[in-house]
Amino acid sequence: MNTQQDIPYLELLQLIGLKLKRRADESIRELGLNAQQGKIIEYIHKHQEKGVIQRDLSDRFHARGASITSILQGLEKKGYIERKIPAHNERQKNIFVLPKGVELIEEFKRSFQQVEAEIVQSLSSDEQKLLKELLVKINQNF
Amino acid sequence: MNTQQDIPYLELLQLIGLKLKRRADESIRELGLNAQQGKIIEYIHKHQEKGVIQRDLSDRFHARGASITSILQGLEKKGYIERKIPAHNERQKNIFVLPKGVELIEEFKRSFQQVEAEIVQSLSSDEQKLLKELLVKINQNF
DNA sequence: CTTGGACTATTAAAGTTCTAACTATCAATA
DNA sequence: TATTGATAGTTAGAACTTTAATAGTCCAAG
Repeated sequence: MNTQQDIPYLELLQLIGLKLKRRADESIRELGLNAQQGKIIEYIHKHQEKGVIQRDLSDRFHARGASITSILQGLEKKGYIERKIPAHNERQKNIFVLPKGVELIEEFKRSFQQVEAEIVQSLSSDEQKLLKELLVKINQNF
Repeated sequence: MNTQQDIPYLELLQLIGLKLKRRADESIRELGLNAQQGKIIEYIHKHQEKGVIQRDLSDRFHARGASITSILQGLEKKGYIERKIPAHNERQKNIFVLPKGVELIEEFKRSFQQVEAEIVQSLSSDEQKLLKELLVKINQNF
């Protein structure tokens, strides 16, 4: 008995993360993108007024600079975003979502909320609140 | 205020999972392997008496069959494991850890325990217990 | 028995992310 | 203003995972 309780945090968190990734990827696959790409388009759109540069994405999504370059090149080639070098700083590239990308954002949100609900469906609302507090604490201090 | 509390579970779990993967990979990089490979060697060693087949690994680690084939081919080439077709079922391949792999297992365990401790360092022991209960519940029902 | 469906594993090709090395620009300071 | 260290992004190549198609084996129903 009690076997599941012996699975280390490392594995529990990774197993859940993996299942999550699959579920999220699947939920927007019909749009021709994966969850990471969807999340990135969402993020750019939300922050583009203030100016999003690739470095921001690298920090936010914990991906290497080279990975972000590659992802954005892909999204640019498919016509979802554009990158413009701002006048005041030629090192940077400001990123904007193009209409073809904006169209998809509501669909992303719906899909991700759906997955979100499924994750915690087996917890009471008190447990859900508690879980989020604990995860936030871990994420801040780790 | 309260901004972190608004991050969805989907992202919290994935961010934590990502950091975790980095930390674990780093902790055994000097051995020339990554965390996934380490976990797999550990798992094979623990269960090889009962007979581990590739399908088991695919289930346990939530990876596609093709990924497991590829990982095992790598570990076999490096001399950490061997695969033998059992007499009673020529479809399967039983997997065993070779001495060169067994040598590393204690080191893996030490490293993973270290990472494990770091994850939850900011939680009280009551909170740790609670967190594990909630994660197990999610992992079972999701 | 034998045949069809399920099961186990592999290959090839595509996609993703990483590391390492690099270019270019910015900004502080001496 | 010349130098130098930090910052932003790119490229090439390696490592890993995935999808889709395939081959071989097992087993149960007819």
